[in-house]
This record gives sequence, C-alpha cells and structure tokens, in this order.
Amino acid sequence: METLSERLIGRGWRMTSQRRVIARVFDVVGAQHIHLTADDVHERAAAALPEISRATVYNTLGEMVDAGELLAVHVGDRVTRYDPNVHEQHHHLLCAVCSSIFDVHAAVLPVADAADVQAVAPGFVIESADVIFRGRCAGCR
Amino acid sequence: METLSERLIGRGWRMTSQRRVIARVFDVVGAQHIHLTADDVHERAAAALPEISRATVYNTLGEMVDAGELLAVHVGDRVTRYDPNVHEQHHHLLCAVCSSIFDVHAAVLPVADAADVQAVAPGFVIESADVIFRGRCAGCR
DNA sequence: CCCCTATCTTAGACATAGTCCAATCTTGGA
DNA sequence: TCCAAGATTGGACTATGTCTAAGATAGGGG
Repeated sequence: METLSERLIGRGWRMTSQRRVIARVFDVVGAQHIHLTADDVHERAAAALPEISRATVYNTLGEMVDAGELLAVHVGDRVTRYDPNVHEQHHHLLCAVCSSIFDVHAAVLPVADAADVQAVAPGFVIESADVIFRGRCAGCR
Repeated sequence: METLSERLIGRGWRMTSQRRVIARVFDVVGAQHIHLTADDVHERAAAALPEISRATVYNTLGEMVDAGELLAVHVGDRVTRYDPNVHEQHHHLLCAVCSSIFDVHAAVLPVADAADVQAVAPGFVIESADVIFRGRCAGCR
C-alpha cells in the first residue's frame, strides 16, 4: 500500500516540509494500531523539524481527516486521536486501565432495531456506526 | 420509577439545596432523551438557585456518574453530556447536522469476532460496548 | 432543640485541547 | 526567475473541565 505521503502527492497537495514530516510520523509507525493525539504528532514532527507550529499540525491533521486520509477517533476523553488505518472498516477496543487502543473488526455490524429507531426518531436515517468496545487488556487483568 | 432526587436520598446523600436543584433538572425533563452538558445543567439549576457555582455542578454530576445515577455520554465533540436513562441498556443516535441525540436500543449487540480480538490484542476481555449511530434526522434530510 | 463536625459549596486560579487571525513565507506553474 | 495562491507562524483567544483553601451547612448525638 502507498504511504500517506505518496497519497497526498497523488491528491495534488503542495508538499511542504511540514506536511512531509507530519505524514512521515504516520508512515514510520506503520498503518496499524496508531492513535496519536495532535500534540503527540506535534512532538514527533518537531523532532525532525523543530520550528513546526502547533497550528500547522492542527490544520494539517484536520485537512487530512477531511480528505479521508486519516480517521478522527474519540474514546471518551476530550482528546481527538488520529488513526491512519482508513482502508479497512474497523472499530476500537479500549483498555479501561491503560487506555491502549486496538483496531478490531466487528464480526456483527451493530444494527439498531428499525422499529425502535422510527419510534424514537421518526425519519432518522443511519449512515454509519462507531463502536468502542471497553474492557481490559492482558497486561491489565 | 423513582425520581433521581428520591434515589439520591435512598443512597444516604446529604440533601443540600444545590443537589436538590441539580437532580430536579433531570426530574422535570423526564428520563428519556435528555443529554445536557454540565453548563446546560448549571444554567438550568441557576434559574432556580442563582448562586450555585459551576464547581458544584461539575462535582455533583461527577458524583452522580460514579454512583451510577447518570451516564456520561461522549459523541465526538469535546463535551461530556449527562444522560439520566441509566436503567435501560441503550446506545445513541446522533444527527450529523443538528447534533440531536436520541436513545436507541440496538437489536443486535455488536460482537467483535473473538478470533480477531485475540489476534490484535491477545488476552483482551471485552466488558461493554458503546455505539454511536450517525446519520440524519427527519428535519435535516 | 442545639451543637458539632464531617461533608458540601464557593470563587477564582489553573490546566488542557483546540481555534483563529493577520502577517509573512514558500511552492510550483508560467 | 517570478509571482500569486496557498501554507505557515506565534500568540491571543475560547471552551470545557479541574483544583484549592476558606467558609457554610446538614443532620445525628446529646
């Protein structure tokens, strides 16, 4: 699979040094099971490009989400995390103790009962579902 | 069903005017489909008790969640909403346009494929699942 | 009924995550 | 090489939530 950097070039994005380092943060760690906060990304990007600003990191991550190249993930704290695994439909497993996040494929897509949906919100059309499975990972049990 | 106020007394909580007013915010609106933010609650509580402080509202809501009398709901913005419907297992329907939230019963409990969970997070034990169904309500289509 | 103390409430400072803006700089096509 | 569109910047600003130390109060024991 192409790297994030390559896909951005393919979209015709102007390739600045800032965007290159931000994309590389996700390239180097690999596409699986990465859920960095914006400030995590800023910290890692700044290791390669010390003068990069927080505003640029926030702007760029937001643009990557809009372009569908990153997924914004929320697990109940107030922080947005960014997940480069946009090519496989998946949900998230969250350890209640250590807050580790894992990508997981739900075997059964959650389906809301149609009659119930129409009872509580007549005319509502469901387009997608996000699931957070909560539990404990091996190390925290 | 008992009101929230009554249940708190049953738990042996000291009943201050502040707690009474906060509980009544949830009592008056009814138990279904209420998802107020802390500042919403503060505003409504202050209508009855103008000198109530934000800190008290935040503390009290947190204690009610810890006691299992309110549910803290997160739908992807950075705000915690408080849901008094703790007696029926349910998930949430979120309108992408107007951000209305509805309680809904998922007919099929989402179940992660056991083999996949063990592949990505060996030893992980799932204890619960939160689902947010995203879509559009009748008025926003 | 009143007092005492454990508990609750308070104002405001602080923390965190994210947004916005006007000035400046840079990329990449002509 | 030049230049305009677009990207980046620092820092002020907003929103949501947390913390602290001082003062107030509920409600049980006497």
